[in-house]
Formats: sequence, structure tokens, C-alpha cells
Amino acid sequence: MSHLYQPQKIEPKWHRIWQETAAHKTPERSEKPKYYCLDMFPYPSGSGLHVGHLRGYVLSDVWARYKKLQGYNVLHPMGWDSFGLPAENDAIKRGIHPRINTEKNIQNMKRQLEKIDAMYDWSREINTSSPEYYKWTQWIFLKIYKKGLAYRKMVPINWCPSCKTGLANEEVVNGRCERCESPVTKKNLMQWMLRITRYADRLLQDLDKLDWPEKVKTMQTNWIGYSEGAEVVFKALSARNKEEFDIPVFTTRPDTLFGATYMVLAPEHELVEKITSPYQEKEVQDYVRQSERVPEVERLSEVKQKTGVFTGAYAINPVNGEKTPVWISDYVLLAYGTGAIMAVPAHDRRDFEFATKFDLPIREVIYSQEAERKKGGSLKEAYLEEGKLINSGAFNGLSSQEAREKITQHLARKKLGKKSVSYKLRDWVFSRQRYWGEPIPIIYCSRCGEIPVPEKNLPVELPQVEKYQPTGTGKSPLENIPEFVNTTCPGCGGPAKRETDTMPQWAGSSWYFLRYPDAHLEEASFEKETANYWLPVDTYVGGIEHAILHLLYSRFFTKVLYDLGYIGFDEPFQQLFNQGMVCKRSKRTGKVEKMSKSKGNVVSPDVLIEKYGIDTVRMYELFIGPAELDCEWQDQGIEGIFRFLKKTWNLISKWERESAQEDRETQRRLHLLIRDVTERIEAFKFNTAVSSFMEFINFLNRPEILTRGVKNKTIETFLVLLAPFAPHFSEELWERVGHSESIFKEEWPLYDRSLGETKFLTAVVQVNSRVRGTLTVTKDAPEEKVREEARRIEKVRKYLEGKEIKKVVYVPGRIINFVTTTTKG
RNA sequence: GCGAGAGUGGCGGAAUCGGUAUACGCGCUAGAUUUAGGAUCUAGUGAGGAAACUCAUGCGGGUUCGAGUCCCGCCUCUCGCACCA
Repeated sequence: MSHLYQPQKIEPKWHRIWQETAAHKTPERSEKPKYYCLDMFPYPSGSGLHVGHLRGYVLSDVWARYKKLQGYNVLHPMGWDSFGLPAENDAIKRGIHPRINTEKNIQNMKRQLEKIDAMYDWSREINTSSPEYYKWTQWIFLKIYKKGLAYRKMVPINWCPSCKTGLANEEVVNGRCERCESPVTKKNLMQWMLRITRYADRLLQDLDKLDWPEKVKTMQTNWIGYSEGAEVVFKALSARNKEEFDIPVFTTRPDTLFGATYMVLAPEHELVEKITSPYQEKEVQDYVRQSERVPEVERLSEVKQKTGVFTGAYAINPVNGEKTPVWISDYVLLAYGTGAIMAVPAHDRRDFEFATKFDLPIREVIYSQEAERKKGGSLKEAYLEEGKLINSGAFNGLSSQEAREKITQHLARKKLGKKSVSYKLRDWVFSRQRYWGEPIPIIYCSRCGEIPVPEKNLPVELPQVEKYQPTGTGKSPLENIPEFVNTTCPGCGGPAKRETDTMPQWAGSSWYFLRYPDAHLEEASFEKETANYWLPVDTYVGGIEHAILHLLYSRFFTKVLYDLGYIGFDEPFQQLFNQGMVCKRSKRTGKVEKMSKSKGNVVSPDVLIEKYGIDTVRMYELFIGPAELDCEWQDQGIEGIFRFLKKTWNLISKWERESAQEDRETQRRLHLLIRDVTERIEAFKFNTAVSSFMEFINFLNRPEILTRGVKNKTIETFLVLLAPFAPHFSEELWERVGHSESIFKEEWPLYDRSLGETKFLTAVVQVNSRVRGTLTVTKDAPEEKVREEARRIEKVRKYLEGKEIKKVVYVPGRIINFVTTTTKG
């Protein structure tokens, strides 16, 4: 047996043994309390894993193993999010069919993941692009459909001209495609939509129940974007045929209603065509057409210059009967509120800008002394604060707050308004015009109309095809496959056509956490009782990049399934932890950036594992910095961990046969280690947990301890603490100190306060808050005695000489501070 | 513009309650060992100073016996949102 630390020998050995003994298999039934620790499953990319991906997996694995040692029945599964744009784009780039490419990538990434020897129960592996799995994704879609939460609509959607598909609102970042960063354009398409907006209030309210980082909660809150206000109806007269129309608007400031001097409709608003006067028609049409063409990015960048056109029509302000002109402008968004606004230029920054540019009247209705004014006394900029109402008829003198109530009530009586709330959240565009996704299980029959595929006919399998490239026409590539498209109607048996759009990348991941508890169940997507046992997920670990998309969609699916009675919980993830990104200086850009292939700054774990072994890599991933913050990878830093493990190995190998007389200080240090490691794991401070191991080993390496030796029990406790971090290392030494059972069957050690605390403490002695010495005291030593002893310290005496002591501050066992009359000692 | 987080040695970073700032690691310096390189071990390592000491946690104030930590005002960086009526 070798006495050198050779990870290359011991790691494969334990990898094999754990496999043979099914050590990581989670039992179906157990007496123990359950614990569900989940990683955000990866999409199988061609470039494989780099050390940045590993960080989260190592972190969750330490946590899962810790929970196991604490006596929980731990579920820690892994799978593949293999449908969707990233997988498909990767396949297209390589010219390999997505199915084949995905399989290949899964194999490669699984090989890499197996190397880190996380406690994954691979018997529960799932793959969202396998028919056994997506059968149930389709099934859930049908449930959503039958609940009336899925509908088809012709809408101007976000279109990525590069990916050649529609995108959800959540997938557009600063007017660009989240994936490829191409500017997004608008396209009118018949789309499947999910009514996530119906859940807006619950998605918002229930954030309170969750143990999530505030940052993520804030991001979701802002995304859902709740505002309180009123809906107010303006009666508009068409300038074309004198027909009357209602134009409802949403406002958060009904108190400024008397200041509404004009109205603006979004260019795409359905009333535009109906009310525009013949004289204005050409100008309006030009403007509408132009704003359709302008990509989102430009529209956003033109924040400074407002544009717009008058429709020729007027609407009646319901509080004062005033005729206000109706304009159109792209600063009004069709998708928010009602797609139309009442413009109050005196009290809204954007309206002020627009009114100034087009010379529209500006009427102040909130009194303000503080407002900045031009020479003539008119406003220099919009006054946004609340205040007392002026120029508001019967409501003059009321505060904004009172006026909001009163004016809304007044309108409600006249049936021209009511209290209302508005959300920024929009319905989820669920159609993708791409090949690599779950086919939407709907059939169109000329006789029976839109018909869901009967559940017994699921899955609607994705056909094996040669050509899978996106068409760019707004139709999915599936449209060109007659064998797929043409089918018979489940209603009347006549000829019918299939829906050819596929689901977005997020579909499969919106419910996968429900699948792991019974991953290969054939007769259902999941079993209620099993799901209720395991879920919600106790700890969910993954990157911040999913703060909105995946987490919001998963919460939505969970709530729908809860409402349908399929599960007994309405939030999927109780605790969320976001690990920071691993960065490295890129030679190409010269900046410290997130690891990515395009930046040329990726570090592959394969070489490192070969050289140092996975235990070293695991511990370095944790040691590198606070888990929740971004960190910079330093190639040399890993040496320190390797040295630590070697040092520890040598120390323990040396002692394995010794029975020693152990001193109390060693016991004390051991118990402090138990306390610190436990506390630091609990707080996800893995970097400092690793340092506490180092400090303990440095202590054991002191000459006096080396000669005296330590008890086997001490070493054993140390190994159990270390086991979640360096599992092979600990397992091997555990065996070498004489155990035949796995170390992971042990119990997590408990801190014994009576052993961890000492009778004597080191108190600091200060004169005028400057350290002049230390004193060994007992915790309950009387202050008088401590004072006396402290004053006997030579330096203290020196600084106190000739001074009058004004005050003495004593914190028992910690500090004694003599304050003298002069400030400087 | 709004919101959140961060700023501590040459570097990554520690510092439960306001109580010895710089734990732990990297790097560096010197020595030991080694044919050499590497590895390992020992000692040292915030700055100034011969020392006594003094000064240092982005900047400027404040509270306190005592501030990296609390309060006020700035600066810089990162992330998120951004015409949301």
C-alpha cells in the first residue's frame, strides 16, 4: 500500500466501489426525512463543461452529502435540458442532426460530470428531448389548454431574424435576442400563447413565501411590474364617419385627469384605422408602417426624440367634457395597459417632451412652488410630485391622494372609469418556428376546428428528417413534411393537419423537477403522492441567468398543476442559491470576463483532474471565493489545495497505527472545527469552511502535537467533516484507519460546547483605545481584578503614568480600555 | 434615469454582536534537502521607521471609550430594469 497521496489511484477505486454498491441510489421509501437538492440541469452543449459549470455542481454536491450525513434521505438527480434553440443552433453550426449531436454532447458531458463523482442518482437521469419525457410535456400542455390557459392569437411578436423564430418577451434583452444578440424585429404571426398574466398576482404575492435571494425576488417583482391606478374611458368620435368609440386608458395618476390635454394611441392600436380622418390618413399610415419596421433597438435608442402624428380625431375628457386631440406615437406601447394613454404634459416627463415638440397645451393641475419655471412662468420640465389640486373644478384643493379616490369614484358613478391595476407581465409566446422542440399537440380539422390530440395518442413524435434548418418564413420546418402535417381528425376521422410550431426551450424545464421522484413512470408524468413527498425542492442551485425566465415559468406551471389538483404544493423551489460566475482574464479582450469559448478564456477541468485529482479540483472550486459572488480563476491557486491534501494525507497516514495521549487543546480545536465547518456550510460559506480545515491541519502539524500524536477518534471526526468536500480522499483514509463501511454512513459530528470553550480567554488591554498588551483572564473574572492586573502590565503602566483615568470600559473576557483625560496616549 | 451588490496587502480573500484589521491560500524572499529542475520542509512577508512607535479597509465628514462594520455626503466598478402611462 502506497503512503503517497495518489488521487489517480484512489479516485477510480472509489468511483468503482460507489457504482458497484449503488451508493448514490436514493431509496424510494425511507424512514428518514426527505431532502431534495437540485441542480439546474444543463443543456448539452458541444463545448462541454468548464470549471465555471463545475462550481455549482460541486457546491450542491457538498450540500447534498452534508445533508445525507445529517441523516436525510437525499434526492440529488441530474438530467439534460436538450430541446430548444441552443442545442439546435449548435447542431446547425456543426452540420450534424440535432438528435445525433445532442446524444453525442450528452455522452461527453456525462463523462465529465461522472468525473466529479457527485452523488447523482443516475438511475433517475432524464432527457427532455426523449419521447418518453416529452410525451408528458405535451400532456401538460393539453392540461393547460383544456384549462383555457393556452390560446392562439395573431400578434405582433418579437422575431429574431437570425434564429428565424418568434421569441417570448422574456427572451428579448435590450431589444436583442437573448441567444444570438441580433436586433429583434416585429412580425405578425398566429401564435400559441399561455395566459401567464392570469397568474400575475399570485406569482407576485407568493414570492414572500420563498427563501430566495432578494435580488432574484426583486427581479421577478419588477418583471411582473404591478401598478395601481384607474381605468378611465374617453369617448372618441371618429374623424372618418362620426362613429363613437370608447378609448379606455390606464393611469396611475387619476388625480391629474384635468391636466389631460391630448391622448396618444400606440401605432398598432386597433382604433387607429377607425378614427383617423381622411386628411390625415396618409401621414398616419406612413407612421404606422415606419414604426413597424423600426427594430426595437433603434426605438429604444431614440429615447430623446419623440415622434408622432395627429389622427384628426378628438376624444372627450370624462371629467370636464373637454375635446382633446388624439395622436399616435411609438412611445405608447400596445402591450402595456390598454395601449392608449391620456397625456398629462404638466406632470409626466414623456408627455411634456411630446407636448413641447408638437406644441400641445400644457395645463398644470398640481400646485407646486418648487417646480422650475421659465421666464414666462410656464414649467421648464414636468412636475412629477404629488400635491394640492388646482384647475380641477370641484376637486380643487384636495391632495393627490384624496383626489385619486374621489375622481375615481366620480367616474365610476358615471360608468366612465374604475379602480384598476396593471402588470408589465405579458402572456407567454409559446410557439417557436423551429424543428428541435416538442411538437404542440393540436390538430386542425376543416370540419371540427382546433382539436387537441387525444392523450392516448401522445407523444406526437418529432419526425426524423434530413432538413431541419429554420425556414425564415414564419413557418416551422415541420410544415414541409407532409407525413407529419397530414393526419386524420380525432373528432370526425376526416383529413386534418397538425400544428407545426414547436414549444420553446423552456417547456421541458418548467416541470422536470416533478419528474425525478419517479423518472421512468410510464403511465403518468408524475405520481401525486410521490411528488408530494419529495417536493417542493428544498434547495435549488444554479446561475442567476435564470432569475426570470426559467424560474418564472416553472412557478407558473407548478401553480397551474396545483390548481388542477395534480399536486399539493404551489411553489416548486423553497430555497434558491445562485452561485457566482467563474471569470478569467481573456487574452483576446484583456478583460476579466465570464468563461466562454468565444472569449478564449475557458479552463477545462479534464487536465486539472488528471493532474491533481477531482478532490483537489472540488475543493479549489469552493476555496476560490464566496460562493454567491463572481470569482477570478487563478491557475496557480489550485496548488495550495493540492498541498493541503498531501499534507493532510501524510499526517494521517503517519498516525494511523498510533494510540496517543491527546491534550485538551486538540479536543478544543477539533470542536471548534466541527462548529465552524457546520456553521459555514449552513451559511454557504464554503470558502471559509475550507480554510478552517487548513487551520486545523496547521495546528496538528505543530511539533508538539506531532510528537504527542492524536487519538484515532479525532482523525475520524476530521475525515467525516471533510468527506462532503473531498469524498474519495476521506473514504480512502477512512478505510485505512480501519473501517469497512462507507464513511457516508457515518453521522455528522456535533459540536460540544464544553469542549470547544476554554476557561481562559485572552483579553486585550487598551489605553485610549490603543492596544498596549493582552491579559489571560477567566470569563467571569471580576472587573476590579482584571483592572488591577491590566495596570501591572509594563506598557500599560507607562501610558497611564501621570494621567488621570476618566473611564474604564470592560467587556468581560474581551477587552479592557482605560480612557484618560488627554486624548493622545 | 431607477433598483441591487461591491470597493480591505503584489493577488484571491478573512473578520458572528461595533472590540487585537489583514485568518486561510497564492506569489515573493531567505535557508535546508536535492547532481539539476521539480517536489518537500523551516523562517519571513501591509506601509514607514534603527527602535519606540506611527499610518493604513475607495474619498470626505459624523456617532462612539472604540468603526472595515453604524449614520450623512461623494467617487468608482459590476449586475439588473429602462418611454411600463
